[in-house]
Amino acid sequence: MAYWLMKSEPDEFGWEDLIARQEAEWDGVRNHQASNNLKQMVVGDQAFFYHSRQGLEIVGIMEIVEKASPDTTDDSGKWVSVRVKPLRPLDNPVSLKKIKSDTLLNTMVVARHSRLSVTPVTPDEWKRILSLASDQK
DNA sequence: GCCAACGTTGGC
DNA sequence: GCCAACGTTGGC
Repeated sequence: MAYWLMKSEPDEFGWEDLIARQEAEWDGVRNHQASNNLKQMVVGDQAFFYHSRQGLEIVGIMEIVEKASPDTTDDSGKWVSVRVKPLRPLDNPVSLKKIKSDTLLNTMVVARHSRLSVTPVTPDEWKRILSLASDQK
């Protein structure tokens, strides 16, 4: 099973919107690198939901429930989307600031390529973030 | 709101 | 097929 991180602006589509809908098409990805990551996803993969622009933090965990297929919002037929469902929120959101200041996490793709909206996460990074998310402060 | 870092477009 | 100009993303 692979891990991912997917960005969305909460103004457009936030964690609360996913909770309300329970399942959603992750559409609108118009970047080849991000699209290639979507194509590599398989059902059962898990992904962090990250709030970009406003929030700048990982707020929840999703599961991929349907692999990549043509994006319904794309007329050109070039781009794909996957379907996701929420699993659970993080007890404590993990901010980009925290990621960048953590020696285990500051090499994460999301920290190095800020404009990539779908990025892979290694198992070690995944575990570390879950650990930070459950720390009681 | 600004702008750096990208990605894309189009003239040549 | 190069690259200047332009548009977009997203952290700050």
